[in-house]
Amino acid sequence: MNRLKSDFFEKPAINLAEDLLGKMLVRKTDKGLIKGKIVETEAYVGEEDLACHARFGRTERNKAMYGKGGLVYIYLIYGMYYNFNIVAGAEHVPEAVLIRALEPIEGIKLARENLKNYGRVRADKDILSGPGKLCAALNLDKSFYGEDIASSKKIWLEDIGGAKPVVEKSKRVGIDYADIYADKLWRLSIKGNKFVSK
DNA sequence: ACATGGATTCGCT
DNA sequence: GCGAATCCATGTT
Repeated sequence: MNRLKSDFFEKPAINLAEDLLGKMLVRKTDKGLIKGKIVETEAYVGEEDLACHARFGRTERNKAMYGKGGLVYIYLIYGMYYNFNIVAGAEHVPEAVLIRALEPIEGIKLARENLKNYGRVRADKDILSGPGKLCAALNLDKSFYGEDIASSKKIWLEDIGGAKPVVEKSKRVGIDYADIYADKLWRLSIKGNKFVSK
């Protein structure tokens, strides 16, 4: 396997968000492996980005974002969903990439089990599409906060090669309050991929 | 301590 | 396309 190491994450969030498209996210649970290809991401770009959780500076909640590239920044939203982010850039630079959707590759049955008490899921394409669902399906929670994805035994990324995907850019979701930053095209997806959310 | 509101999702129209 | 569900962590909204 060709695992991504720390240096891969030491770049601005916008570049990382693009480079992560087409990479394989691997989650090792005690019941087996779940693999999915990243097809949709969003970049959150530091304290001046009014949609970024770092917009009020460093707090207890967002401190992982100030860590080195490759750390996991996970948080609870709407009191019921987790959102999974990978920290980008150098230490002290609060940038991160939200993983919004995966194309299921392996461990689909296991992912469905994890979603059992979640809501109704119909097709395979609905299992990992959407940041909240994706976390539930991969069994990701607060215990992954600050985990280093470059060295963790429970979650990591692999470069599976292949052609560089065609990237589609659009506005980020659910951040209308972010003024001019609400219009930035910092949501990236693989053009035409069925597994992109929404 | 406590009010506030959110990087969502599903189901109904 | 819209509204409700739902509840924890945050704290210049």
